[in-house]
Amino acid sequence: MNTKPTESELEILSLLWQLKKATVREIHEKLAESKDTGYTTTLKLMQIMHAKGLVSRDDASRTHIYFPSVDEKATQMGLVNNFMHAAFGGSAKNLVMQALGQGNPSKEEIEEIRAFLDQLENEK
Amino acid sequence: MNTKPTESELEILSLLWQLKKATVREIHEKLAESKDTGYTTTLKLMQIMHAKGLVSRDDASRTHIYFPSVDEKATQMGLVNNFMHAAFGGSAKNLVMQALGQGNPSKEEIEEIRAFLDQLENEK
DNA sequence: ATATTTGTACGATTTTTTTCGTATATGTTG
DNA sequence: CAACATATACGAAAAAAATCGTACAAATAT
Repeated sequence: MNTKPTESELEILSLLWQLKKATVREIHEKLAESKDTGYTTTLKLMQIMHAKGLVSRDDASRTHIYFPSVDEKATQMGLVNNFMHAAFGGSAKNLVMQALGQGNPSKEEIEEIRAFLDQLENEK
Repeated sequence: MNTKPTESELEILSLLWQLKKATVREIHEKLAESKDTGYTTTLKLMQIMHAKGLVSRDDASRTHIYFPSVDEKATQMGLVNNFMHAAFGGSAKNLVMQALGQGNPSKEEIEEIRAFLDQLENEK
């Protein structure tokens, strides 16, 4: 059951993927840097995510510790697929070029992408 | 005044970009192929989009004709940017590779992307 | 000319997502 | 230990998005 995270849930999930684990407060602190939102809002969101199975948690001590429980790559795959269809009529090329033109990738990153293209082509 | 279209609005906008212009019925017919939704729902959505300025329309005759009134590339740019940050921590590379791995681009498309990478690199 | 179909308008409802207040328990500090 | 801070739970409200029913006008078909 692949529940697609909402926009807000995704923000939290991203932080968790990055941090591996975190408390509600830690997440809230991070979010508060860019967003003006109450602590209990973050808490509630994380509780909802827990109910949905997007995160797991260790509630042994009073301050619960949260972990992502969906795989980053797999989740991104679903999201990209959805987005690619919704915004680019399913064309990877169009999405990719739009992202590249805008994402300001470094020389190293461009190299990586090239290598990936080679690999893709060989598989054909 | 860059109103970000919702998911449903984007579906309609995509069709309009593709068709250049269309009636509510035409859009609805297309949507109905993949989605089970009522005619008045589509109508209402398009009316909302009109109110938001996402589309314009010619209401000279009874059957109104709708046109996209936001630029495709510009809109996609905003969406990609948003999505790239939300789902990939702002990394174009990660987004791009995920999309490529999944979008099954043709040899020709891969070539185009390569050319684009070259161009990007030269600009640095 | 009448019945039927096809169109828009638009209010209202439903569903989804986000936000927050309040209760309550447990730590922490002076 | 008393005041204060920090934590979760959870219901409920608010906001955003999507859906639909009904009214009514205009076109089309019988």
